[in-house]
Amino acid sequence: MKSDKEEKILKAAEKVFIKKGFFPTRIDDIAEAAGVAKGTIYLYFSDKQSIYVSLLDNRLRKMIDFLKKIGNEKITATEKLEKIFNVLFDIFSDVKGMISLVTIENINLTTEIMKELRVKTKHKFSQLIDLLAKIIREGIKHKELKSINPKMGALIFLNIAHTSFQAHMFISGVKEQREKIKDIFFYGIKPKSK
Amino acid sequence: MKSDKEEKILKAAEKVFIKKGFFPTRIDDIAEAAGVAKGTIYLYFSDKQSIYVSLLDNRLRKMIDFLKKIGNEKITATEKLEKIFNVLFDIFSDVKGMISLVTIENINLTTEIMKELRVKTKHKFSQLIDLLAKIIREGIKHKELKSINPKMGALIFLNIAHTSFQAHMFISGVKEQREKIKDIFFYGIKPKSK
Amino acid sequence: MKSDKEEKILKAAEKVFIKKGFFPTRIDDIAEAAGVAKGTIYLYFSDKQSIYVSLLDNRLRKMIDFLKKIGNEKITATEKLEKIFNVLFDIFSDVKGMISLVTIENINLTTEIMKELRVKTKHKFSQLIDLLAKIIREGIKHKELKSINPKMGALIFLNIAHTSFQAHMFISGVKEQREKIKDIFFYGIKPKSK
Amino acid sequence: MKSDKEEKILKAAEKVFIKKGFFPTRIDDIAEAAGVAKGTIYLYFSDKQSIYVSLLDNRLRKMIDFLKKIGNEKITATEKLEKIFNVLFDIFSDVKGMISLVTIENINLTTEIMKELRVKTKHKFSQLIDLLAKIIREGIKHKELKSINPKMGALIFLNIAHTSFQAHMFISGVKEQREKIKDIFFYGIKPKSK
DNA sequence: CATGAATGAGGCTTCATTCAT
DNA sequence: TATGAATGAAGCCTCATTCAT
Repeated sequence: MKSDKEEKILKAAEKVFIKKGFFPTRIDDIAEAAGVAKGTIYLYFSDKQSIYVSLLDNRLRKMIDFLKKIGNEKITATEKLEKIFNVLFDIFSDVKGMISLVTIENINLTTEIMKELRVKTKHKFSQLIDLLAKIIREGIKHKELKSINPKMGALIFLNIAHTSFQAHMFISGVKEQREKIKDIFFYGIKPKSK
Repeated sequence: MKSDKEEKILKAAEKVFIKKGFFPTRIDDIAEAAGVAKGTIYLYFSDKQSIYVSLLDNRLRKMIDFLKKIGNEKITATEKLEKIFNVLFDIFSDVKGMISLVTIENINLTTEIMKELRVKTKHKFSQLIDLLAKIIREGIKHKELKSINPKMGALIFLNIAHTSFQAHMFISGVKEQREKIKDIFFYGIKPKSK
Repeated sequence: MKSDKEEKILKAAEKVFIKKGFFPTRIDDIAEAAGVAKGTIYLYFSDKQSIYVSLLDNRLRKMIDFLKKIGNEKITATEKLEKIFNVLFDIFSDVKGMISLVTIENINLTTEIMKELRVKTKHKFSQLIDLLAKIIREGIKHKELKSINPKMGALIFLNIAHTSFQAHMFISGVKEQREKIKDIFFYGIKPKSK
Repeated sequence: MKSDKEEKILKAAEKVFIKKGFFPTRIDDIAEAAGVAKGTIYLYFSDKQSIYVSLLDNRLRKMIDFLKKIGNEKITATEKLEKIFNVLFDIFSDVKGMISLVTIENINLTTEIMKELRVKTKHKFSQLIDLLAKIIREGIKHKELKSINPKMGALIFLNIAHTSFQAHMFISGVKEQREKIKDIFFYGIKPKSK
């Protein structure tokens, strides 16, 4: 049960972190964006990193909850993946930049540095992958999907959805391409052999 | 024709940047890794950022050269993509960490921050995407590939190849999965419908 | 309305700048002299140079105000010059070193270097010369003074007053010589011809 | 008997020191201006300061020699001062900037800092003042000049001549004013009382 | 003698964090 | 709780000086 202030700070921090990245973001930036004094931030967070971890944690938790919910629905694995893909794609293509905060890229960012962040985050990332993998495994079991390493499938799934984020830099009208992209995940880039 | 020292510094810098990331890397770290004095670095590079740009530039140039070479071969678009995928996949799964320096992630890292880096790099990134897109366009033309936005196709291609990098964190035996992953790009995760 | 701290820093900076000069003065020196932490200085000044500019500005403003006041008094140009000379002479011979911060020498110091300082200061220096020149022009008009270039007259006036500063290095009892020196400015070093 | 190289370095150093001042001048600047390698400079001078001292020394020696020569001529003190004034004035108004290297200002520059420079220079400065003072004393003795402290007279004399240097910043056509300025030294700024 | 690549001490400045109010 | 002035550790970069060639 977070206080209003804490929520306000997190919101502000997310905005700034997305815009500038972790290191270039100054506590002052966050304080200003949140409309609180710098000192106030330290009443709610022990340090800069913990704000970041907190944000990542929130997002991952939400995604995990979402995946759990979808995972439990009485629909086919394919339908589950479609639903998830749509949501991810829309988030990624809408929010721009947000991804740098939420997705797989963070694994990289945290390599070797910010042990705390990595430790605290790794577990949730794994959980997320596992939930996706579970759906894929289910799909494989029901012959809906090819037999592949489910985790690898999960990663590919995430990366393809994630593509929508980068696409903005090179292409216009990304959102409209959702179905086509999803189609590649499911059916490949090759046309159906007659 | 770079001097020995410059080469030595670049090598060292790459190692450190990959290990720690741009911001946490200290000039001292690079100097120490290169076995030179701090000041020496500034004989060859104007500042920390320019070392990074230089590295990125080198790698991108190599990738571009490679794509150009493949692009000119007298083989089908599909064969070109296969060759490229194999090489990228192997690089990504071998070198670990290296990717954080070379791939699409950098687009993200450089968003908003480090204008110079972005400017200097954006062009080469675009070129790289364009070369891939050209191959895809060619494939579409010859009905080898579905009709999709070629740049989007290029991005998806890169992201799938890139998956191999992240995969190490969650899966063992990534390298062995190359063909299966490539297969997903070409034919999708769905099994061939009867 | 400057804060206490800012005032304290300026006071300290003046002391150190006078003692050591601009370049050899370290921010640490100023911080120590002011009894604040190094970082604190940057809460009030953007950089070392701006402290210097600020000091110069203050002093020049005071001198300008003084010249304006005298300039408006209902007394002869000669009387104005006498008053001004007395004040300058006393300042210069009292405070020692202070001059290096305040007087014409700075024109020199700032030539070619530290554009910002020069730009910000040049205007006030000119203003000061102009105010003196105005008095001299007035004196010429009323036949109290010889017809000379008023600005040149102003400069000579300042330089002679300034002599008292250097004099300490070579002579004792400088202060007692004020009237004699002033006399040279007004009547020259030659004895009255019969 | 200085070598060519040494002479070349000194010439270059003088140019640069005058343009940029002591501290902002880099050894590289001097080397480049002299057309020699940086290391070469250290074959002839122990350090940056000693170049400066050497320059100052040269100039002062020349001035001293000149004053000695004039001092020994069989002419009145007044004539001697006129000759000296003319020479100084021309130097000062010609070379611009040079003064910062040669004249009284250096006393200031060396306050507290650069002990070596001060020590090595003080003596020559004194000698220079003494030679001028001697002429003034002589003038006083012969009733050509008012009875004032000869050293103070010497300083005033130098400062007035020096005015021509600063004047460039505020006035055009400085050189043409030599006689008028000299006149002020001899007869003051007040018109001859009827 | 001459070179200029290499060194590394030291300066300025930033910014996460603290703490008195 | 909230503030924001103050702190000072730490990083980037410069440049006088050295030294192997």
